[in-house]
Amino acid sequence: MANLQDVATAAGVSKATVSRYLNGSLELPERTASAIDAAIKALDYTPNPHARRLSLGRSDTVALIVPDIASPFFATLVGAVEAEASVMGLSVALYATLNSPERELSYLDLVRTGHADGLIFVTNHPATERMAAKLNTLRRCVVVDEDVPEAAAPKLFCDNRQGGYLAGRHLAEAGHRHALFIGGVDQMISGARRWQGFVEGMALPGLPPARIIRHCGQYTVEAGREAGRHFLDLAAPERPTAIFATSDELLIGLCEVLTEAGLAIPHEVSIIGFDDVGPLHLFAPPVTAVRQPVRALGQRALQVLMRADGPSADTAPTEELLPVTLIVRNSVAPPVRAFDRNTNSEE
Amino acid sequence: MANLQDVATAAGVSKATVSRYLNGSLELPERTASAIDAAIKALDYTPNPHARRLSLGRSDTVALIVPDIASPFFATLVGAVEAEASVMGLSVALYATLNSPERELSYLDLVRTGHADGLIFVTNHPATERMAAKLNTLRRCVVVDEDVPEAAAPKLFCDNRQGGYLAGRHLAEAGHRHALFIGGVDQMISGARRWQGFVEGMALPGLPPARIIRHCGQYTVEAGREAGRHFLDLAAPERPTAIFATSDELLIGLCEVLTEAGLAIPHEVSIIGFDDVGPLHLFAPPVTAVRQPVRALGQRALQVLMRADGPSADTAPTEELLPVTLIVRNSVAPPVRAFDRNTNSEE
DNA sequence: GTCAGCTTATAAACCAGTTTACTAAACCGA
DNA sequence: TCGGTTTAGTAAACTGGTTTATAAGCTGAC
Repeated sequence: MANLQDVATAAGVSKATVSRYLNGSLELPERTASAIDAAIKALDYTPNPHARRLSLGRSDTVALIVPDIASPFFATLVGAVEAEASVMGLSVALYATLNSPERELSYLDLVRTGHADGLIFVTNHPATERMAAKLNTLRRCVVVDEDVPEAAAPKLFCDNRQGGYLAGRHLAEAGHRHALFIGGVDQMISGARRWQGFVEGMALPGLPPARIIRHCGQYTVEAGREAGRHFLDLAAPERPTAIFATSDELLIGLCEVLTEAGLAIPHEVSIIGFDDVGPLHLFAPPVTAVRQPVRALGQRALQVLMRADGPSADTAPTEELLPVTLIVRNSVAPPVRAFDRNTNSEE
Repeated sequence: MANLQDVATAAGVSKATVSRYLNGSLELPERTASAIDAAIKALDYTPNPHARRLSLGRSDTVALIVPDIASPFFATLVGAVEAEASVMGLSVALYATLNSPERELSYLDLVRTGHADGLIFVTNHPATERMAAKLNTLRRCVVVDEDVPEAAAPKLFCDNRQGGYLAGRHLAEAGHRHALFIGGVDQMISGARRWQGFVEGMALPGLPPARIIRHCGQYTVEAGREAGRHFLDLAAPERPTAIFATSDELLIGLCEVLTEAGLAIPHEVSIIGFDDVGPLHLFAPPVTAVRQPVRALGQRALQVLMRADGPSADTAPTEELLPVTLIVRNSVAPPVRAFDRNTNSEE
């Protein structure tokens, strides 16, 4: 493969001339320029990117660490990041941690030593101090979707609390006072804020207090199934009239067991979801859900990443919230039983 | 940031010694080794990957070009590739062509000049000679899922023909003699082979000839909707009793319009899908489909890529097929109308 | 005592670019 | 024709590793 020296020799000039000409830091008269162009074409020269990166000290690559690529939510996020990276002329190096904290740490090392120009970090379990410490050694980094409390990097989330609120209000407006909240890991920010918003939304003024069962696990299909079975175990007065599944995966698992048990949705139980990335409109029935702005999240993440000149140690980490929307479909109906008057809030 | 020279100085040895010690090409007595270890720890040294790559001439990175990351099929594929790459100690650089041939070519250039150690290439439209030519300049490459006929690289597909056959036979066994085949772009290998297999499967010995309408477009939700509308436009004798949607996207679009039109599945029309990556078991009703071994495809792709020492110019490109399976659910039933005796095959 | 052979290294070339500081030649005006 | 300013370019240092060929010092055998 031809290198810069070969081109220079062929064009009868020096390496420096060719390099500077190609990078636009040198104006050259027509004759010389075309000689270089001809040499490049003749030798089919392309600059060696490794040499370029070594010399420039950057790689025009951003690393993206996500829990799982195959999940529709993260897949959409990854797609949005890649699209924006493409616009900015960057490549994306992709790493999936598959729910393993060790992988998270080792990938973090890999990124640190791999010298990507920046990192977009998405975790799905409570952050450790080690993780935050490693994140804080990176010059450019942005934390997305779930928080890493000790990290100094800018943070970007969807408006989880507002999402929870919209779901709660929607159920309350339909007349529900007794709900099951199926959450993710409860120490994590998304779950905590969705819960908080949900409680607020269910507590519309003038209504009797709500009674909400909180069931926490992970954002997985299996956790959804488990919550569904838990729901089925509850007998009539204990059984909520509505369920808020706070992720597509939870919703899928939930629907699976409810459908299997022959429960009619929304007649026997109302259901509302969160994420709305999968084809919820094709479920039986189409499922009402709070939609996350997943693509916007990915796009914005890259913008924030490349805007910031590393974490400015003096100021607090910025936190940006992207708005969510309620997509009303067919899975919420008024409860059949009248309000249960002797209720308590929050289990 | 500390470099090799700093470590060498701190340990009182030369660069070469440290480098060879770290790479295991030099045995060192306990004293020297621990001096180096101490220096590395004290300086928090990590090798500069750009320098390493320049020197070694490889990047331990493979490029993966796919049409679209957010689509569940490709998302799963990407996830499988990343998982296998992680096992092999490689990074994955991800590029989405978003159905644009120009992007395909420009990403191909980027990979060529970006010196990934190899490329896994997945296209979703008929290949041009330019594309094949560019592919053939790469030392390591494997073509996955859809063919690039002129490419010399090893090729890896699922057994599309067998998949089509399984779908056809399943419908035939249920008594269907009149079907709608919804395909992708018809010049492409997946569509062509699924069609071929489907025709064979529908033509079980002893049965009257089948009548199959072939509707080609793209593997998109919108194409599925369009095919669905086309189906609804057909009046009773012209209307097939079963539909084979040859991708999850097509199936989703199809189900959307059929459901909207109030058609009962499988009572008024039977449906069978292909891919089975999405939550088809939650659709109304759960949809029978041919399942692609998507994860195996991704995993195997990387194995084939890293096994081969570039395309061996003498032999023909190898083609490997991965087996598919039929997942029977609830969307296929015998047709209500009796066999239509005066039929023709293939429109 | 000296030569072979082992242990323990090292100097210097090499990968292929970028960039800084500098110069030779041409030109231009007085 | 002298000095100053452009024009057109270059030599060499620099990025930070890897690797090859070589050498210094020591031990043991003859």
